[in-house]
Order: sequence, then structure tokens, then C-alpha cells
Amino acid sequence: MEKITDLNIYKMLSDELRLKILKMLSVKNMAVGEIVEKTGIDQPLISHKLKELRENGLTVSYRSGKNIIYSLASDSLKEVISVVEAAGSKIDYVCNCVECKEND
Amino acid sequence: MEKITDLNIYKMLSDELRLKILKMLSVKNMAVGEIVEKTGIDQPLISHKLKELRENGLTVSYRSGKNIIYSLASDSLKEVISVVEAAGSKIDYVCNCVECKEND
DNA sequence: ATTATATATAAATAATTATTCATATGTAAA
DNA sequence: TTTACATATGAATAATTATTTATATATAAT
Repeated sequence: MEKITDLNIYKMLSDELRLKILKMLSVKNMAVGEIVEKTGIDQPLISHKLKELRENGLTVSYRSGKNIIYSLASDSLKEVISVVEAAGSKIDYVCNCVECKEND
Repeated sequence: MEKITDLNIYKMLSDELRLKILKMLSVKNMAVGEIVEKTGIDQPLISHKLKELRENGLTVSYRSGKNIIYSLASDSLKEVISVVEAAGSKIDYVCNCVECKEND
């Protein structure tokens, strides 16, 4: 029995596709095929992402007939998602990197 | 003026050193030299990490004499940090990846 | 003005992570 | 008991990201 670290939570959420999957699972539990369909992404890639999420403790899964159903490991992840979205929407900034300065 | 995306917040926090720096800044504002000293990490690497954080809108900085002082761009990041830590401590899991199974 | 101090940057390399493609496995239906 | 379907896996490659090293810049002190 292991604890997930906050660093690993950030790592898992820092990939666009993994984040999208997690957000979908925060709405409802889904079979792999449904996720493939809704995202339009290749099945093996989706399976890889789901494997990473599972192995890092962010999701759980069980078989139901021919399908494997995935869900969030904990509702506390929903809170994470909403708090981070809120933080993002609160912070305005002027990027001062070289490229951005050129466009001023 | 731009908005930070939640994806970029996750990306910035998904690096061990950037996360450590952000956690330090959530306690108090710090000069680059202080961060170098407390972490024991090379100055140019710290400066790179600080640059990434700055360019992505997570920190702000100003000059004070010879020093440059960094601070969090918003207190909402403190909430992010604590909510994610809490989520991590709530989730127990049994990793079912190949390597972990071997150790059972 | 020259030197010291603090920080930033650029270029090169190293390391990690993501994606693709081919194939395997497990369950269910015919 | 073969065939179809859903999902998983492994190996190869591609892409991204991190780290190092050397050097530049900006301010302050002498």
C-alpha cells in the first residue's frame, strides 16, 4: 500500500491527454472504448495513458463483460481539478520572455 | 495580458525543483541567492527554473539593489499546493504494475 | 573607471517522456 | 472451437524537457 506524492499528481496531470481523460472521468466512469471514441485518439495511446494513471494511483478499473471501466481513484481529485482551474483563471500576467516582448 | 492555463500550472509544478522553489516561495519571498543557498543547487539551474516559472506567470520578481526578489504571482497557488498535498495523502493504492507485483 | 557581486542567458548535451505501430491477451458470441 | 471484439503490451522512434558549462549583463562598491 503506497501513498501518492503531490509531485506524481502534478506529473500525471501535466500531460494534455491524461488531463483530458481525468476531466472526463471526473464527470462519469467510462469504458476504454468510450474514451477512444470521445477523444478521437488511437486506442493504444489511450491505453498507455490509462495505464500510467492507474499505476500512479489516480484511477481504478474493473472489468465488465468485454469492457474495462475506469474511474477516478478519489473525489479529492475533482477538487484538485477545480482549484487549479480557479487559480489559473485568477492569474493575469504579462509574459516577459523574448518572443512575447517582440509582439508588443 | 494572458491567462495561465491549468495545464501550464501542472507542467510547472511537475518538476521536482520547480515545485520545491514554489513551496519555498509560498512561505516567504526570496532572492535568487537565498534559493541557491537553501537548495544547494547550481545558480544557473535555479535561474532557469525561475525563468520558466516567471514566463509562465507563476512568479513575479523585482530588483532590490544587487538582488532579484521572487515571489508567488498569487496566493491562489498556495491553495493549489495544499489541496494537492491533501489529495495525495488521502489516496492509498496498490500499484499493479509489473515491477511492483514482483515484490509481493 | 575598475573590480566584485548577483543574476541571467545561450548553446550543447543528457535524460526523460510521448507516440506509433505491430502484436498479444482475455472475454464473449456464433 | 473458431471468430470477433475490447483492451493491453512491447519495442522502436520521435519529441520534449532538464542539466551543464561557459559567458554575458547589470548594479554597487572601491
